Amino acid sequence: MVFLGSKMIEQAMNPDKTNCSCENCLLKSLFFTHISIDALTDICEIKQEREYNKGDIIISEGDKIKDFIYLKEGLVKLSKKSADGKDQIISFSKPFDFVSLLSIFSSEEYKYSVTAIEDSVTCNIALDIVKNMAQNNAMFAMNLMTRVSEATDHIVLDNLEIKRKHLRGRIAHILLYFSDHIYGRNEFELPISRREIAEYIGMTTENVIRTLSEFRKDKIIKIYGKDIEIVDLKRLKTIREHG
Amino acid sequence: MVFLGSKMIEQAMNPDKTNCSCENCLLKSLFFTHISIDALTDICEIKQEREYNKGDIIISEGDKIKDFIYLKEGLVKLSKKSADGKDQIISFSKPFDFVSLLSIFSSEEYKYSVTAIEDSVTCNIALDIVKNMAQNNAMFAMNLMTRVSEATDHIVLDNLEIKRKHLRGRIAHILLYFSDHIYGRNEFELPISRREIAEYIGMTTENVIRTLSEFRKDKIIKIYGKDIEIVDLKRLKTIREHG
DNA sequence: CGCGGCTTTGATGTTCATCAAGTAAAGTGG
DNA sequence: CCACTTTACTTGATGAACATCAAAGCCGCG
Repeated sequence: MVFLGSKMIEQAMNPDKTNCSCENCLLKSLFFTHISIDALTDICEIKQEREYNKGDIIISEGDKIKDFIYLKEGLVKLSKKSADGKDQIISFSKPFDFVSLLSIFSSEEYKYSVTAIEDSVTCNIALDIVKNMAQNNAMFAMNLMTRVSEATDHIVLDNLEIKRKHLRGRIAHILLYFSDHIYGRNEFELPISRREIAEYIGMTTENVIRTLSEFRKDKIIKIYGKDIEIVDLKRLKTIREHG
Repeated sequence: MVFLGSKMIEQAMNPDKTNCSCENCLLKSLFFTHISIDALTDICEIKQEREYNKGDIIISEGDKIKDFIYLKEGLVKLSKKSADGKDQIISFSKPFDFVSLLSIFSSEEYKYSVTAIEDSVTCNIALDIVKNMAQNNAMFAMNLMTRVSEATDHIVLDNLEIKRKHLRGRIAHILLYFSDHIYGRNEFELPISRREIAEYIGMTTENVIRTLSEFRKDKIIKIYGKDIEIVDLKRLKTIREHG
């Protein structure tokens, strides 16, 4: 079933529902392939979109899991408060990565918090409905499983990468992560504070700052507050690999 | 549908198949709840059991994923070779935790290696068959998803715990992990080498040894080669929490 | 019996956290 | 809008935590 073809069929069959905003949502590529047209239009009416400003908390650790939440626009961080009260950042997610995926099939409550680090929009669907869909539509369930698996794979692999590096390598890693994976360009505004970088790579804020300053002195990057420009990409990549 | 009830029905309907070893396999509690009796007996004939000695490699990083592999007996480690050729241990799995779960729905090849650290037995079923079952039986797929989600949750949470601790806390963590979670008693034979502990907690072999020696001198543990006895449980737990 | 891998301890230097102190930026209440 | 408070950022100095290097004993195995 080809994507474009499906859309054309749907439009032909439901001409009066083509203005449902789900039509243009990229989420559709996940759902639609194995969901009937009627089911999709149902979802379209049930789903709720929510807007968050940078800094807003989307999910708090311990919240009951009621909705299946998908990130439509923006950028978020997953974090957890450790026993001694300090925050640890687990990962960052952009659209197409799921948000409420860890835990949702294994727990009643969220084990992590999710916070918008850029203005974001989520699409929320009652979890019961999604679970029902999964129970009645195995292809949909398989798709979901693949997504969950991909997302957690990334988290595990990324953590391993960070674990084996020293301070400088970790800083290079996160700079290149934002540059390559999130923004796709050499200069960008860091969406997080120095402290949050520290919480992610497991070092202190002071040493994050010191290392950024070193990179600046060594003319590897330029820093204007939160704005970062990678000047010497090659060297930064060398540092990422070999400290 | 109650477990015992199902079994009785099955025995009544298929009296000639009751000696299939799957009858007594704990794997059944996962499959059987939502799998028809005929399907179960089919699986019973298709599945392959494989035995491994301590040290044997069960899965090599990069292997094509052909089978769905479940750990029936024993203990294994998941590990990955980093870019600089060093091994990093991701987690340990005992029966009821899946083995081939990470990656199997998101990749063609294993991204991790799996090695027996105690004599182990796996139950292997062709992945195609399991995927077919998942596609045709959404409840089964949901069950699978829950298991995958639980297992990866543990890995992520455990890694966070380790990350926030210092050397002594990490050693205490892994000793208590084996004591509480794996063996359920205060004295046990360490199934892994000092180097492997280092590969798991992300420190050097020498410092692992030094810390174990310190714990011995402080009369927190007793060491006879690979045999460990936890003498001062309370203090070890304090070290785990507060370094 | 000799080789390689695992274990152990000590000495040394590097990396990193902590403490301290100050500046800049951003939010808050009158 | 300004004084005030808080939070983020920055740098330096110091000591603690950890890696590295070196050397030697131990054990299993071909």
